[in-house]
Amino acid sequence: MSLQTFVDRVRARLAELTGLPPEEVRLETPRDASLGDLAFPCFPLARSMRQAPPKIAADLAERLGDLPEVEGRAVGPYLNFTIDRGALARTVVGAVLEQGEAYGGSDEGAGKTIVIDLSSPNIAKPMSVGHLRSTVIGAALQRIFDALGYRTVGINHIGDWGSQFGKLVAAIDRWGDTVDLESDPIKALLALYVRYHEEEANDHSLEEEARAAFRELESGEEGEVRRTWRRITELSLREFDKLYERLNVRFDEVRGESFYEPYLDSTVERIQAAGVTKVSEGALVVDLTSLDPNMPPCLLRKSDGTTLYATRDLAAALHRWELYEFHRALYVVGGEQRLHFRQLKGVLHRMGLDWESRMEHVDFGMLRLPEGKMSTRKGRVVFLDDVLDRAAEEARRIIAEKNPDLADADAIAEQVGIGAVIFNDLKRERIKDVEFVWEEVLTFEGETGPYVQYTHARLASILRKAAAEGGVDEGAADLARLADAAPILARLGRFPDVLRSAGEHAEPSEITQYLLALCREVNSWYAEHRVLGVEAPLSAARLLLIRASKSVVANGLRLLGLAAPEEM
RNA sequence: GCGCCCGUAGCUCAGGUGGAUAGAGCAUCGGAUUUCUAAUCCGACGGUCCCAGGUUCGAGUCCUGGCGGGCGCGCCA
Repeated sequence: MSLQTFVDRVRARLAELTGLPPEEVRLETPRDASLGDLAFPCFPLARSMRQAPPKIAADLAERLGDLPEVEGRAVGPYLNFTIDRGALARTVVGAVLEQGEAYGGSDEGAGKTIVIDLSSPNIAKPMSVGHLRSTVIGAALQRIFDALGYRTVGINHIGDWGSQFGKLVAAIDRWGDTVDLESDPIKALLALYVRYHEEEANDHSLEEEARAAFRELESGEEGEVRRTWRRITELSLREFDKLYERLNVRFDEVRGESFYEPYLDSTVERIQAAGVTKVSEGALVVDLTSLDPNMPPCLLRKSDGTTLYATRDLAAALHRWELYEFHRALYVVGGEQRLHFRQLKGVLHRMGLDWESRMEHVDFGMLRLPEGKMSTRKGRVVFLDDVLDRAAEEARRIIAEKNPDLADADAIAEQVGIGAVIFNDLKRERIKDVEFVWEEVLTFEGETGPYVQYTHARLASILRKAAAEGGVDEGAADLARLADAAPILARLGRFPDVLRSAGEHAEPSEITQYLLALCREVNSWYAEHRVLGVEAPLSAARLLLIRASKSVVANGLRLLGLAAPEEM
């Protein structure tokens, strides 16, 4: 039994009275909770019934008859319904506590696979805060779809291939002895890369060396170039893993672009066989103007014969379809690559592969610094591990100030600091551009991750205290007395809808926004009501409310990738 | 130039399939702690929903055209 039971009950009766098919009875939530739990606007009926909406609402209210546990009342042009407070509390608290960690989820995804392409950093470069977005959004989506019963495959499509590795190999060749590749490999590689770009301008022999190196890499030859490339990859992945561990992110597959290297020739052949390629200015391309006259062609092979990003992404898409026959394939990649994904889908479409419609570009806005777009090469960049370090440090400082006796203060500071960073990134609609402002990331008050974690810790604290005082007989709880918490109960009951919608839209911010609203209501209630030290039936009922609220807050935090500390 | 995305309070953002008085946080000002964590709560202040048309009983929401900002546009990824 869930909230939906009451909705269905109201809908069925209204369908009966109005003659509308049940699925066309539109029920909404009143703006003001005191008006009721459900609302039926009567405007659309005015034309066919040739009556004023308030009259229709009044008549319907009159003829409503007896609806178990639901009361209807006409208010102007609306027919509002209020669910009996005891029934609401029994239903919601029952479902939440019974299902525990599973509450909110469903089995809608049973038998379906969703492939998620996330994070995808480039090796040999430090991860900046810019990489946080894809990582954190993708990881949240994966957990959301897990909860909805899908089989999910999270793939980290590492950028470990392409002509820039020719440049890097050439740079190591020339100046590798001048840097320390062991102690801080990524910084050393970055220095080499920057130096390459500086000297390339004056010394054109560098360009040729880089091209030759990449050609050798693509040829598959097991030589010096490949050994160097492999070493770069290993050093980089080791550094990345430290960050992923802190962010609590794991992948089912880590497959760099290089993984698809053996598939490139057959991919190009397959596209050629489909008869959609042509040679243009020496390059092999797929023309896409038949799909959209404004769309530029997709390049498969450069005039020197090497492949491009798009070629490798096409190989990956074909490979993934063969492996998983996915229900959806999500690419959590910045919005600046919209054209690239339209082209990919366009090529597959022209090849007659209708499953391309299951591929979705989950695009997100760009992260920029107040000084402008980030640029690793220009040194205008904020590194991700610095952000995590400073956030944890700030959390530690606040704990020392507010809760100096806290056990495990360091571990909790890490949870809270990183929670602040992750939540901040998931807070707004993913399509919005974000300006990185230190002060905002390091704020733990208001609409922040720590605010939600703090709410959880306070609820946990009540439960601890109740247990310490000898426990409460929950069987004696009088749930009808939770009327003053009806908005919270209605909110808890809506969690499954929020989860479904967040999955459908691939939008984790629907969950952050939900949690903020829930915590606001819980904190407000908390300030005005006492759980312990009131009559037993009331106290027991409130304790159940606290347990249910804590459970849902914890579920939400877990889905987003945040810890839910019991104390902080 | 062409295409895509965004535009809501001083700032950062919410506003399911068009519906009731457009809501939060931050900032500013004023309050609340002998009792379950004040990383909290309560109140005040703050709005030409970018502009102009259109559709509709009804538009922040849908359509058209502007304006402003961002991103992208063949051998980078």
